[in-house]
Amino acid sequence: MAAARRTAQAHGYSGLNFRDLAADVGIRAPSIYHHFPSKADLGAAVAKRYWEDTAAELEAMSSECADPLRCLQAYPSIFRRSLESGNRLCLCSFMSAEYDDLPVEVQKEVQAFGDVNVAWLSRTLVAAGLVGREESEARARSIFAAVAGAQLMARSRSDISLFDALIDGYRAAGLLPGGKKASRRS
Amino acid sequence: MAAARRTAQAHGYSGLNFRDLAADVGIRAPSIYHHFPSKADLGAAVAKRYWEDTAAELEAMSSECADPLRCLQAYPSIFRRSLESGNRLCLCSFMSAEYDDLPVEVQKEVQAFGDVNVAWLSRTLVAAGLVGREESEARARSIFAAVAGAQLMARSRSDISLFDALIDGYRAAGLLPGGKKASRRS
DNA sequence: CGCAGTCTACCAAGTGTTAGGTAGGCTGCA
DNA sequence: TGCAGCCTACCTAACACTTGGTAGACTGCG
Repeated sequence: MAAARRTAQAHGYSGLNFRDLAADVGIRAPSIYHHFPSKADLGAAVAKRYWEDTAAELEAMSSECADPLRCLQAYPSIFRRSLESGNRLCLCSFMSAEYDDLPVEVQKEVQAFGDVNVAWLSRTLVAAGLVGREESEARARSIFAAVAGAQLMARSRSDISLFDALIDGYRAAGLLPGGKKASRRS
Repeated sequence: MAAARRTAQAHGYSGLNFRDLAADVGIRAPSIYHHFPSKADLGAAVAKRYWEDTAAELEAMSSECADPLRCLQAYPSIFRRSLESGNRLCLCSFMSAEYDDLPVEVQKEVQAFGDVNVAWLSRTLVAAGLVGREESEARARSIFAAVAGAQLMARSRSDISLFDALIDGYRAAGLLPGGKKASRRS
């Protein structure tokens, strides 16, 4: 299933296929049907596990460093890690692109990923005292979308430093907290 | 070829297929080979035409309204239009997701689209006096990525008003020029 | 036994692509 | 004028291959 996730992050839901996936795991394609009744179920399971893991990671981040501002500054690193690991995309960004061709059960999980991220960001923005409760969700959505966009662009150039630059740009513009010095020079 | 563009904006390069495409145009699949030697060439041609059209549209925008600030405020509308027209994505955002599976000739055109957008944004930002020449390209890239991300998110909810909200969020945060009143309250 | 997990052997659809042929239009020469 | 030669645009038929999915049999463990 980790194999499925990796493939999906690189080639999307449509890039998932039973033969290759089975080979990765060391079994034959039809055996997969013992674990998932259909490709749609497999996809949904992968996507669900993905946002669950992300949610756990975000939660860990929140409890590890007490300062919510630090958490926010670290947030893009989650997306950065995908790029580091074979120039992969956030699974759900990819699936957002494929959205129209996705089975409904997969679509649901994709949306859940967004919800998880926005909820965490929103909470953390408020905790950091950066925005009021009223505007926090809107701001959270903007941040989420912007970071996803940065990941997409960086991937199409296979250039992680471009991702960093884009994030710096967001900080310089004030969308993300933190960067003042890093933005101007170098 | 316009049909190919529409399909690619909804289903990506991998979603393009000769049979359906031919049917749309009213001919048979193999006849396409009279016009394009391969799927890769077709894809490249579609992508190239896409960024050329976009470049022309941007140029028209620049000359139509003399005020570069207005141009910048209108910029997201280009991406909005794709969503309006059948919840479609910017062709090149989609292809950025598929990047690893794209033939090189198509990859080049995808990058060219980004270059065109960033160049225009950069130029216009400077003309509007919003940033210095040194930082303009970085800011342009950030804007481009953020708007693309907003489009992606809005699509996955089939909700154009979410796109508008995200753009508003960018304005409120200071990434895009324009919104002051809309940002603070409500 | 019964069942979980895997296998081999298929299948129907759908993919990009090739081969070979036809219809009609233009050009230039006798 | 007539006709050869070449052109573009399209056709049908088939290719080799990949896709998700099914049927039915085997194995080993409780």
